[in-house]
Amino acid sequence: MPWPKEHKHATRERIVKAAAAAFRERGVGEVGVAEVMRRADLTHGGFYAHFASKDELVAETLPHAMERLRGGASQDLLVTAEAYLSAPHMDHPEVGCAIAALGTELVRGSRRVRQSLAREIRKRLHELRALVPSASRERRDRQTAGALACMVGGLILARGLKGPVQAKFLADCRAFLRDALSATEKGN
Amino acid sequence: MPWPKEHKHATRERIVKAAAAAFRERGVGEVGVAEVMRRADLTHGGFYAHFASKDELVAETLPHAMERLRGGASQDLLVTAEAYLSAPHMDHPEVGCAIAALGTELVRGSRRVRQSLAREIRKRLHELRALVPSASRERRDRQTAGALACMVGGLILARGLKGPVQAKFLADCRAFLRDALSATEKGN
DNA sequence: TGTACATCAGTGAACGCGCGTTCACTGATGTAC
DNA sequence: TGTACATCAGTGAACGCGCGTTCACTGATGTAC
Repeated sequence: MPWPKEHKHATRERIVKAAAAAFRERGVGEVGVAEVMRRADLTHGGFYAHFASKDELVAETLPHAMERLRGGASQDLLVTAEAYLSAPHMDHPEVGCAIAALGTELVRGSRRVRQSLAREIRKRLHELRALVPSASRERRDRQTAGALACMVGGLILARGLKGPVQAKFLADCRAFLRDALSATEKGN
Repeated sequence: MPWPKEHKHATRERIVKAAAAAFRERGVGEVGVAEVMRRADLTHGGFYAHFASKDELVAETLPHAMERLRGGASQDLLVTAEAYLSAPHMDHPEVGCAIAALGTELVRGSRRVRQSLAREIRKRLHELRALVPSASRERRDRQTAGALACMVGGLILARGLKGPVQAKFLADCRAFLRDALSATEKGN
């Protein structure tokens, strides 16, 4: 084997990393293979030595783009949600949650992309579920689903607003979750 | 004026209507001017007699695509949210909320598109706010923002899932909102 | 009432461009001797 | 230790295609007389 055995794998990871940032920043449809390769300091012809298609890259990029969300691994759901619904996350989609950056595009993607998306959503739900303090199974499911929905929707909506209302809206979403997640358990 | 004075306006509306469905169904980037015009029973060359650019069409389509959301005009926020977070809405983006269908694409659109988007979000917040039962200004803001975030995020995430978990996730989001919106007012 | 006309909504072919993908090649590398 | 070689990661030009946009035109229409 004429090349260091890890060389190709490292290059492939460089492409995925470049794609993860580029896609989240400008959208899957708006970013071409050529731009991804340019960002990875490669020429675009070499792309197909690593991936069978752009589609395969998108599907593979998704897990990478979800790996470490801003705020890192908190032990508390509310703390995690508040880091998610923050101005830095709103202003920097390129290092943030891929679902909030690309969700509505990915939903319409190929079978492969949609499979990857579904897996990532389930994984994220599972992670958040572990942060919900002990309660009935039903209540944990609700809190997890509701919190993630509020996080993703809140960030997308905040990015769609302009000026001071952006920060106000984010703060309202955080306050809503603070109330909702700390509310004492109720009937049924 | 050789043509009925309302004729051109009617044609323009037909184009907007066709675009509203096509964009929500398959995405702004994936649907070309030619397809929109075909859906409106016109040839694509005629498009520019009505719009200066595809971009202008997108911006104009947004308000139309938000006009009447499924469930119609309810008097209750929870009822509205439950109609929004429903299987029919999930399965039929082409007649549903444009933000849930196109949100992450629109956020990266032109100035004109983003202005239109921001206006529609503020309008939607204003509509929902009127449904929140009397409470402190702060609490109304929170409930409105949190509910809309949960609705939009919940629908996008549900569409990203597959099989039985879709319906379960939607039900969890509805239950979460039921709890959160009916919770008694608490300190600060 | 009938006809010639001006208007302009809509047609359809064409344009340049950037996309995803292919492929013949180059040249840096580790190995064999 | 030094050199010839096989490998294959990466290069760069080319491809067909569909996009948004343009434009010379056609032909249905209401008006003037």
